[in-house]
Amino acid sequence: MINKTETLQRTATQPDAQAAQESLTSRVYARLRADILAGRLEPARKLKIEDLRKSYGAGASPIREALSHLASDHLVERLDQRGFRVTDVSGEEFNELRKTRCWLEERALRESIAHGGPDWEERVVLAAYRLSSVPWSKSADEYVVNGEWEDLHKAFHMALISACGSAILLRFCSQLYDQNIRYRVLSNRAAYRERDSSAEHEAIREAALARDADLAVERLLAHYSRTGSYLRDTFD
Amino acid sequence: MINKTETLQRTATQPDAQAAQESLTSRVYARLRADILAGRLEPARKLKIEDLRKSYGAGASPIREALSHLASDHLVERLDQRGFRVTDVSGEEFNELRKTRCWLEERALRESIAHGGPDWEERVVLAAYRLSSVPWSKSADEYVVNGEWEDLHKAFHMALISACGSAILLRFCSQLYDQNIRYRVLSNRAAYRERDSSAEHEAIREAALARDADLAVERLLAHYSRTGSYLRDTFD
DNA sequence: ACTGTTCTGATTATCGAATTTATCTCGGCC
DNA sequence: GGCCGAGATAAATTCGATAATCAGAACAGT
Repeated sequence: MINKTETLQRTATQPDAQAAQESLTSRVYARLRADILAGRLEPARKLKIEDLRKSYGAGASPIREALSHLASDHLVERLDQRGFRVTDVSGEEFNELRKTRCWLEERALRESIAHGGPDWEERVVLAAYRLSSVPWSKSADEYVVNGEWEDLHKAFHMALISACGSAILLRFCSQLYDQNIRYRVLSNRAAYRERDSSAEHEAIREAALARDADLAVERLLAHYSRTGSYLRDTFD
Repeated sequence: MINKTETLQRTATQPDAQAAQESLTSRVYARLRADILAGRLEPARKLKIEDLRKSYGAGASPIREALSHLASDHLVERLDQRGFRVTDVSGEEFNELRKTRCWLEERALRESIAHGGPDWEERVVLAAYRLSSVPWSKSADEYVVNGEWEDLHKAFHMALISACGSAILLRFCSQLYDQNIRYRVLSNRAAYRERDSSAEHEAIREAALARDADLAVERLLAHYSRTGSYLRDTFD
């Protein structure tokens, strides 16, 4: 159901061969989602159906349905009978998000470490390797979002908890991960140069594969909390 | 947001006064949801837009949007370009659901007990009292779903965890609670007479208000697990 | 000058029809 | 006899237009 966030290079009027398979709604959904996560549609922005129709080259129904889908991901909000807007960001929202993610991912990681088999270990190793071989930022001088790294980063964190034994919990974690992306991008702007994220990932991977649940959880939660400390300035 | 299932007899051109406030989409959503939870739309049933249009008296767009919303609640599934169906029930699905609910609600309950103030205590007391004053089943001889009890039961369980400090976690718990309703109704058919649910609720309430987190969690999880034991027969 | 009201332009929510896509049926072929 | 593909049917998806609704401006009354 959830398809990977692809780069979405496209003229809306001339759909390419493979995209023709999936519905227009899901293409619009994917593009809107990518635009929101990358900040091209900034927080709190009003999303007028008519405007979106023009920019995405679709009728009202697919647009509306895609927005509806995004609303259940909490990336957009619906306002009674006044349409949609991009969900706003705030310090409170971020704190709640971080806290909840820590609760859920701690449980998921402990379960994975307890029950994960060789296949889980291999998924973690592979995801970690892939992540390590791609640069964090597209530019060396300042932080510029790298879509490929983003995908691999999510894949790594999902691999860590993939053996938790509950697809439902994985879905929640995935959803919260996505909600967090916008905050992390903000944080990275401040944290660039100061933070060594690949070392953090390596430490988490090591503890998880050593089956040291307490240490792995400690490192994972610290990894998440660190983002918060860099964000504190942004919202003050 | 969720309103009772009203009969909705009206020509679309002349809506009655109070229903005019909310959108047609949300009314269709509420009715579909109620029909699924009550089993009037049975698991795995194909939901044809055309049929729904006739029975719910709405155009394709509101129907589709309501179904889309239900899909993110996991009460219906979308099949690529082959429409929607009611999500099927199965033993595996139930077990995963129960496991995940226990994980999430344990955390939520512990947080509530740790941080809940007098307002939380009052909400719990009130919800427990209301629940205790309504019969479980509409009939004394056999189990017949009582909508009022259902609402109060959910309200009680949500009140217990309402001070957990995360609206996000509450949303997840609420969603899982709803997903579980269909299973619980099945279980109650088997469990009727054997089970004393009000005593179980009383025990949970007591432990929670006494701030004994371990005991409260133990009782809550046992409460959830008991449903499962009654269900085992159903899926074998 | 202030509050409440009506009008107006803009925007959303909804509909019914047209289009695209899947499913089913039947006949020909191996 | 079973398999494959073409045509017919049913269904989902999408579109363009219409009706309902909202926010803001101009206006009138106290």
